[in-house]
Amino acid sequence: MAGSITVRDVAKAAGVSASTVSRALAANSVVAAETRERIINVARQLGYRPNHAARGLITGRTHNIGLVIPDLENPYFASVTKGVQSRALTEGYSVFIADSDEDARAELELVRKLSKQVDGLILCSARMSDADIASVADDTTMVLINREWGDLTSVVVDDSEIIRQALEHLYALGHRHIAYAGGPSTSWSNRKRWAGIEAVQPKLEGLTISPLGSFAPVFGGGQSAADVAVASGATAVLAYNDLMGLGILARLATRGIDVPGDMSVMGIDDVNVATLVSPGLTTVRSPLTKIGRSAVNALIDLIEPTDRHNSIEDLPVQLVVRQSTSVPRSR
Amino acid sequence: MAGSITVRDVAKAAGVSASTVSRALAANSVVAAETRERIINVARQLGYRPNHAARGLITGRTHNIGLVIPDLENPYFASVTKGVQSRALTEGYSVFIADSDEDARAELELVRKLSKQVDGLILCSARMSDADIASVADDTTMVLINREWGDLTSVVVDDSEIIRQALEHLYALGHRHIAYAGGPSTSWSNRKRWAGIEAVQPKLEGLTISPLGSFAPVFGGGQSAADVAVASGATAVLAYNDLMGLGILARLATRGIDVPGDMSVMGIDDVNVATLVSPGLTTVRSPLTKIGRSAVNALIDLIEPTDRHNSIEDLPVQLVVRQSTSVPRSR
DNA sequence: TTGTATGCGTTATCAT
DNA sequence: ATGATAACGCATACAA
Repeated sequence: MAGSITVRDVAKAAGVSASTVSRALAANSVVAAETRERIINVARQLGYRPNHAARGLITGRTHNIGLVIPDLENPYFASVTKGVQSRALTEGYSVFIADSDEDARAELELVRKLSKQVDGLILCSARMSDADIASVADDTTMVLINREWGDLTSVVVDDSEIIRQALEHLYALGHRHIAYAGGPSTSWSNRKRWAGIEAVQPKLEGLTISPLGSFAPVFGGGQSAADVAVASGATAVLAYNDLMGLGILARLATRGIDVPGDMSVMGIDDVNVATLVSPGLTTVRSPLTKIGRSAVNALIDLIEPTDRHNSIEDLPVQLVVRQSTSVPRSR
Repeated sequence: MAGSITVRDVAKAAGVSASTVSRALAANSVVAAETRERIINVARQLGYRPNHAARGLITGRTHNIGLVIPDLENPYFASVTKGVQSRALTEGYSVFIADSDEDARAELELVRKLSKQVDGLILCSARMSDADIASVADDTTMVLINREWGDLTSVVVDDSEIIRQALEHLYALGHRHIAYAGGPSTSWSNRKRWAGIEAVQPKLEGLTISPLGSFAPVFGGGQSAADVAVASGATAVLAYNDLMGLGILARLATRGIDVPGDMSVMGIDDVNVATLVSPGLTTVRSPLTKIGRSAVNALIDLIEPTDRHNSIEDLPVQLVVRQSTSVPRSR
């Protein structure tokens, strides 16, 4: 801040002009090898650090991206964020983070605020309406995670595949009555997952699905769902996500209901905390940090259209069997 | 990006000069009420958004701050980050986030990279050496969390108070032999906590403390520590942090050792996941998001010295008793 | 009260 | 290969 060394300082010290310094420090420009070396040395010696903001003013590229997420304390988003940050770094981008606290209005404000200081935006699990997305979409280059809209670039996991693996696992164990503890009805992912259930269920002979309703996609929501699941008479319950699954486990433990003996429990995502509990939560893993990295790749493809396009990475999901599921107890 | 409306566009549309627009949009400047209103309307209509970077170039203030943390997936740092982000937002600042992945060298690089695009930096649980901190300290205004160095502003919890509450809780339950599963020996907080133990132990008549050594401050570290704790013969074990505490719980469960019957277990911090397990982990709560908010307050006091100084907030720690501690089983 | 001119640090253009 | 100059979008000193 205080001791700001500028190109001019370097230029003066090296006995050249400012533009030569600029060129010497830009890798692809034409400068005599000897002068370049001298300039680089002087720059290092003076501790010169380019001012990104000033550079962005003229190049039109800030080398900053923004990430808007609903809740940093949710381990799902923390992992995605980690992936975004890590990939952005290696690509030479810094990342603004904005936590909307699950609030659609706040989200929109954050997007507007950030849009002017970044080259592009990543919206993760956007809570805002389609109309709002539309209104910001042509103003800003952006990539969506866990949501699709128009022809915007999206990074999504295959929800129907997740559901298929989950239900087939339980079905193979012998469960014929499975409860589904849904997430928020407004959630794009929840709708996709429910659609997946409706698609898979007919293919599994004699399988009954009991939708338990919509719950907050967090620990507390799972606690609520647990009682409804028990009342439904199902022998297994699939939760919208792992946090709900953990809530179900906790509530069942409190009620003295044995897992997996009396009830099998599955989550979705495989967030890091799913391994911390016992019994461990059986779940379907999504490549969380890879989702973040893919989103960055996609965004950079949009920002720098000259580069070769990274082929769209696939995002494999994978069943992870732990101790919370087993064959149903015969009665 | 594409449809960039500038002050000049607004000026032209409103029939005034660019500087008048600039003044009209700055709250404290002198402009005729009528013209101001007109300009503001035009600006809104055109969807004008000021370019922060350009403004920062001339004012010297970017209204951006940076946060450097060791690991976003660690719930402790996620909570602190949430606090930082939230407070920064209400103060009109955007925040750059940088995850060093626990690497001191990466951390230094991130600090250097960010320092030019922000008004100030918050370093959380800095892994870098004192010398490195010194080297960046006069280059950048910054605030430290969980670390003290020279006369830099620091936000720290009272580690000795944490230890006091933890040990007195176990002592009151009747434990006279307590094991301490330490964090990394290089960790500033770990040193403070150990110092706290050495200070408190003499005051508790007949209390023996067994230091178990240094472990990675995560789940796996706790798993390792558990076996050593059992071998030590202690009736209770205090972990450096909650993640280690959870690892200890899991390992003891695997070995069939009853908690709290055979062994009481305590963590430190009360990260969100501590409530997700059963038995619940007894711990000493730190106000994590408040730590983040306090750091932002302190940083802004440094950046805007004109404003009234926010009095230094105190950061109360508080024992949270759950099911992982109880009286030692008499033998 | 408003307009003109200048500069923030950098890169791009056009000379040389 | 290098230097002079202009321009990015904005805020401010100064003039009117």
